[in-house]
Amino acid sequence: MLEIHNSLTRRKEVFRPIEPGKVRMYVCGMTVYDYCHLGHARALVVFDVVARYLRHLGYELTYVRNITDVDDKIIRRAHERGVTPGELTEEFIGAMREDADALGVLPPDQEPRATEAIGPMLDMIAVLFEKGLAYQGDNGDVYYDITGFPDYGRLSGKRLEDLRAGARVDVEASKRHPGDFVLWKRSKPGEPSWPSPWGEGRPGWHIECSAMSTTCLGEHFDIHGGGLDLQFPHHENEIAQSEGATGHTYVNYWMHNGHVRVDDEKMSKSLNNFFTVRQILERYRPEEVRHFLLSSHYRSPLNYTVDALDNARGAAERLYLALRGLEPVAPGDAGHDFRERFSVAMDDDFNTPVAMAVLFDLAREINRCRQTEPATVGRLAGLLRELAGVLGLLQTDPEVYLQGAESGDEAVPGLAVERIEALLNERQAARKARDFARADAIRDELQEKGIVIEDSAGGSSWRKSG
RNA sequence: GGCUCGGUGGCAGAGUGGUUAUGCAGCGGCCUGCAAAGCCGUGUACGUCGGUUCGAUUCCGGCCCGAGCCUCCA
Repeated sequence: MLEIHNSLTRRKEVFRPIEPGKVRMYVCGMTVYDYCHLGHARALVVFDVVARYLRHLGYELTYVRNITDVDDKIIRRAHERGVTPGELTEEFIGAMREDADALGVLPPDQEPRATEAIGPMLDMIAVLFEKGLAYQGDNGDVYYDITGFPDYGRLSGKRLEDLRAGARVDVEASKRHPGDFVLWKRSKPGEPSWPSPWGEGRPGWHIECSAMSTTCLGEHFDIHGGGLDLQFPHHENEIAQSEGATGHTYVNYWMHNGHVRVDDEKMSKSLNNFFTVRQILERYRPEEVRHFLLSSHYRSPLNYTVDALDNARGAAERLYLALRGLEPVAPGDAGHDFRERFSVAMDDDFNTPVAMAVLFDLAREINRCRQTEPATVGRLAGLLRELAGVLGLLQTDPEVYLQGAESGDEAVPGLAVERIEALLNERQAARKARDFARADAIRDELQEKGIVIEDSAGGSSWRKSG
């Protein structure tokens, strides 16, 4: 029985979809004006695992993740670079897809762009005017009147009085309440704009998600996700807009993933302490990054350190070593207790650290059974691959993963796979002739180049050292 | 200042009112020509001070420390 921590109630709740067997989930994607950093990667991977597990449970899932492709920062960045906003967003949408692919993140079912949903946004703003929840300020911008929505602050646990106390000094004079937010922004000359009853302009950020989610999933859907930093004000404002417009519940379960930290501070653009996915993938393999991202619970903060990534490297290697040389087959009921433990962990608000612990226990069981129970070991291997697949792990051929190269490639710079195989053969011959000095010399030589040799009853194998 | 969430063994990171997390690192053993991998065994861990309890790391309260949100942010 799946339980999800709901940010709205701040409690773990049994998951009950609106329509039996079907789940509709919306996750806030990126504003595309730069490369993804590790924080974005976490959100991507976390909700990828949520999606995979919901499907694993047999739900028919519709997963929507939007793209914000009109925004102040996009306009500014495009201007700096001397390109159009469209050219800029096209570039970074491509980069985001490359990063997501690299990390094994499956594409969402729908990926709406803000600029393609202007109509529904205008419709919703018009409804908000009808309901008396929107007004146009002296500067021409259209605002949402949060005092007209009694539930405002429920998601984030904030009260209007608190907001006023903490509001910034330079409150826009056109706003009636400092917490009011823009629904429609008057455009300046040269900026992207669309016609509207309130003048040429562009949408506020929050109305984008209300409109896109409703267009794709309807006025009421199951799960809405995003980074913890979006809880307030973004998601709070989405609720105000959508429920203000429809008069009924917008979302049943709100999920927020914790931040990635660097030196115990949030990784962010403004602190300039971020590492892009690209930078990290220069040093670590995608699956290692995934191990790292799933090694702590999705709601906890996750500290980025070299040690943590190195740790993930060892963890990934251990699982692949357990699978090495085996023929995974359909598990049947083999290892059903591992399957059960895995489900219990994932049912508990997607507890991936525990789920991964089950994977390691299963790996140990496989290693134990290799000699004693050859009949079941293939089925256990199949089970390990299947369960790991729910986390998006262990889907590469073990030999390919461990060697990091296929025939024809260079395993490490200047050392072709074929050359390694030849040296391995030579060493085998030397060992057979009990010329251990020669055998060890070859092993040392390869070791120096980052290739580890392992002897077993069946012969020798090689892999790249971590 | 307001609201929220944390402080677990060398590191990372789960969890629990009394009993093994797990990974990496360490130590001892087995295996091995020697290694590696693997297996077995192994570590006075739960911020601090009180309270509740037969018993608390786990529940409650104070304190100390850290983080997040209150402004664009995954």
